[in-house]
Amino acid sequence: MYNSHNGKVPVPTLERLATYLRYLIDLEQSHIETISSAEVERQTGINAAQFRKDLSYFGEFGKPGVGYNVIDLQSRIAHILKIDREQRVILVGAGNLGSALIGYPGLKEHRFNLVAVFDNSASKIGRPLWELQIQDIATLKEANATLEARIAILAVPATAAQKAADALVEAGVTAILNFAPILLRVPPSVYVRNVSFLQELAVLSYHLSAAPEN
Amino acid sequence: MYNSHNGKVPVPTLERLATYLRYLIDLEQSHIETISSAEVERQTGINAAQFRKDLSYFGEFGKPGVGYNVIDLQSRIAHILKIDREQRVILVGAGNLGSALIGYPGLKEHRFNLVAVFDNSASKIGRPLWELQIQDIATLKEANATLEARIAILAVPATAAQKAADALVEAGVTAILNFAPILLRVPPSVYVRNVSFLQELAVLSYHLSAAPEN
DNA sequence: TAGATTGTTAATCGATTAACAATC
DNA sequence: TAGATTGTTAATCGATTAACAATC
Repeated sequence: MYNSHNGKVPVPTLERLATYLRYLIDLEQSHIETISSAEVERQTGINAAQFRKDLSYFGEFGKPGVGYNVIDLQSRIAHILKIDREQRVILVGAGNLGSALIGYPGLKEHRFNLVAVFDNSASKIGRPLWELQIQDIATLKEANATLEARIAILAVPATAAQKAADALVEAGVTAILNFAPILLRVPPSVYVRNVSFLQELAVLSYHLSAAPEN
Repeated sequence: MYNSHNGKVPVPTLERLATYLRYLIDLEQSHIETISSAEVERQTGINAAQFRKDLSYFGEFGKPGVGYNVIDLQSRIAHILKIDREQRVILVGAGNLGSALIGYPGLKEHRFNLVAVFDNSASKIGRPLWELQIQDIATLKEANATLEARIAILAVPATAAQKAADALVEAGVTAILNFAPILLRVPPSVYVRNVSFLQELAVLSYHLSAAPEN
């Protein structure tokens, strides 16, 4: 049904889809019923043709001469991204970053449900983290047999990341958001996205104009 | 001197440069003196020709038949990214995410020096956050007149982001790492990178294979 | 109908990768 | 010298954008 074209949707398209969705939610709350691709460009900075092309991978969404129905488009994008239903997520690594991510307010709104936190540190296991209790990473597979989360957030130090990833794969996780600055070796059936805070800062740093040499 | 070719370096090249740097630091600590582009590919997953091409934007770095000197390449990449010197960074938004970022251990190692934290919440201003004290965002311009930070991390709610960005620009910041899911309108001289946790999760979610419909 | 805006094709642009002469 | 590996050119691949016929 979706993506009738070929099968391969560019990743940048998927990223933009998430952006469109965010703006559509705002528009709905402003009781705006219809939007044109030109207006999307004004709001998101993404080229109008790009927007229409992105949608074209998945079907037809608008009416020529009219535009797109905000609520309809919103729900169809949510469906494409599979966030029109609850997605269970587990977190590995209960350090600063992990704790911050678990408290991220947008999570629930987007129906990502953080169902368990794991760590390998004896001093953390058993402690509460928000409304969850930190579990021993050794029990990950067992715990996920019932939880059946398919998405994991990996927020452990680089040295522990590969072992943790192996455990996640073993536990049936098929999508990993990796915050460790290391190449994870996983089976091809497992999808990994890497997020690197330092990489982002380095790119910013490069763009500083006049280099203050000291 | 650097980037003698044309002037425009692709952003993906800059991102990979940061990745290479990370691995080079590891290699140095393992007392490995020389590395070939083929070995870089094995370690980072980045194509060897890509690696050589990336470097070619900035000059010549290796010896044919030999490879690259780890320490030399490391310091030259650090110089290109301007992280061979201290970079002062200010944080706006002392919520969960901001607090986590400030505690990120790799920051100091990469010579990013977080010199001040600002927030607009009366309940937070004056409180300590790690070794810093949270300051009133109203004093940002004044404070940065002496700090002279050019890089800022923006970790406030979407509704507050544009105003905060305006204040940052006004205070002389020229590079912003934006965690708010909103298009910031800034002068062309200001470089913005957007990081969206939810966007990352949405792309992961899309790639889940058999959609568990309920 | 006239005006607006879509969906899609074709053109452009840019990034990745393969190939190889140059060189250590 | 022979073998290895670079730097760079050329070929490929993929993504963005402009243009426009189709359509509301």
